[in-house]
Amino acid sequence: MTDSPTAVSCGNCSVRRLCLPAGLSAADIDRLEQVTRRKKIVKAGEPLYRAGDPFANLYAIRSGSFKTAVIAADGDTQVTHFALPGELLGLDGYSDRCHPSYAEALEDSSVCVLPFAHLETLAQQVPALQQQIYSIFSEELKQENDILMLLGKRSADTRLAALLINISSRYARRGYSASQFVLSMPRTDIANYLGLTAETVSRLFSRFQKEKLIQARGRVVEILDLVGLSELAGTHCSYDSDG
Amino acid sequence: MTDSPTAVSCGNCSVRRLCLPAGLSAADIDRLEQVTRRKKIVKAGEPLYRAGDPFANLYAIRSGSFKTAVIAADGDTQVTHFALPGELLGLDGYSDRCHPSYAEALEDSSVCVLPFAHLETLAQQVPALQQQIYSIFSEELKQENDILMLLGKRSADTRLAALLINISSRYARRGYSASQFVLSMPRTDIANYLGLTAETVSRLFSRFQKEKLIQARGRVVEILDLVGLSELAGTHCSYDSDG
DNA sequence: CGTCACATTGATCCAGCTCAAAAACCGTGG
DNA sequence: CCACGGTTTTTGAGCTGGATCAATGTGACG
Repeated sequence: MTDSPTAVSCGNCSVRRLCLPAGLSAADIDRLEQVTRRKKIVKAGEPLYRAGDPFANLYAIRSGSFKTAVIAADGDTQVTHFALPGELLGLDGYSDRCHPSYAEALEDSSVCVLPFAHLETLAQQVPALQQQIYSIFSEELKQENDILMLLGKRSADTRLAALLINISSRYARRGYSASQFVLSMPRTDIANYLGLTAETVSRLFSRFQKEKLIQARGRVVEILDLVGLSELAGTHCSYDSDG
Repeated sequence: MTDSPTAVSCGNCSVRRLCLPAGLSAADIDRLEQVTRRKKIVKAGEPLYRAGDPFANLYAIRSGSFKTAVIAADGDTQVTHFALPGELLGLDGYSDRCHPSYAEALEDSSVCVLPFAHLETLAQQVPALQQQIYSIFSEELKQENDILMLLGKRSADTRLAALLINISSRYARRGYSASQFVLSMPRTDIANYLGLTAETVSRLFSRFQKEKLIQARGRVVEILDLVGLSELAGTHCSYDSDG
């Protein structure tokens, strides 16, 4: 975990349309850059923050990917989110001034460190930024609803199909291929996230291949039949059009 | 759904310590009351808003209770939350200017209607209000994590025990008995929320009674053995200390 | 080229689902 | 006050999707 000296600005960041700067004027982005100056590199497997850490910053993912998870008192963990560039981590720590979950890099990644107190002050002066923060909070709540539907009601194959489509569409929004991508997380994390076991997930990958829905070699996935996969994922529209 | 003429102010509202006014000065509460003037009565079974409705207001529950749920395209629904007095409904509609979920009264209830545009403007001027809004968003995200843990990993009995303890502690925070309360929702809603079937929930109620953990007669529940129930609910601390 | 973590595959088991039917509860009207 | 019809809840019997346990395969890296 080192601070990078590279001065990369929001104005030319590749994910600015998905991140805090979205909807801000050039002048406001200039002001936002006062808050987003500090960068941080997190290596694969390293934590960005741990459960219980004091809340001071939000983190905007610049590159790479993370998982977030909560830990029960018995040590059992639940993966709650896979986060891609442009997404904000740490919002759930605000109310208690303490991170209730932990975030871990799934691959070598870099983030902008956003001191929340500073961001808060700026948002007070820049309504568009305020709105963008609300928007991100709200979006996250909306996504959680869809995951609840997945975990509460859907069969194993539907869950995995929904996840694949979700990740595919999120890569697409970031300018990458929607049909070919590398899952940066191990099967165990996918299984945990979906409320399944790694064995079940593995069997589903095999089955999806037999059914020519996908082509997978380890973590490299190619979607062969998006329509078929979407049908399997069900009517899960809001989930696959998410951001 | 009628507008009540009764002028009830935040300053003497019974749930002011749990709701938006929390942490605000008397002067700021006066200003907040400009936003919270309109009240609305919702009868049991009636919707407060439906999925797809344009987002214009948040709703603060004054009395009664609600369930919120999302509907998949195939009509399948997932109950996502049971909301009690002092809680805010509708936050997930901000980003799309459209409610992605619906909220329905579980009993005759009343809410404050908060025009969000107005609230937003005021929050821009009152930092303490701004912070309270962040806090509520953040708290909600944190709670969702706990529900994900429940749905992803926990057995049926653990889920129900966790829900009972959660509801008990929420009533307690509102000044009601923690050991005796009326569940305002039918078994089917409990089951749906917990990712179970109504039959399973009913069997668990019977079993919990046989094991002297609770005493239940229909929807009236008395917790006989809080320690035992908590152990069953597991190490699910953050969930049972929630608000 | 050996090691170690990750992934796949197979065999068996069981928690919770499904289907079915009976019982309790609630409002309504006679 | 009781009878009636609809809804909610309980209980029973059997089935099944996904878990568990166990073994084998694979690929990255020192």
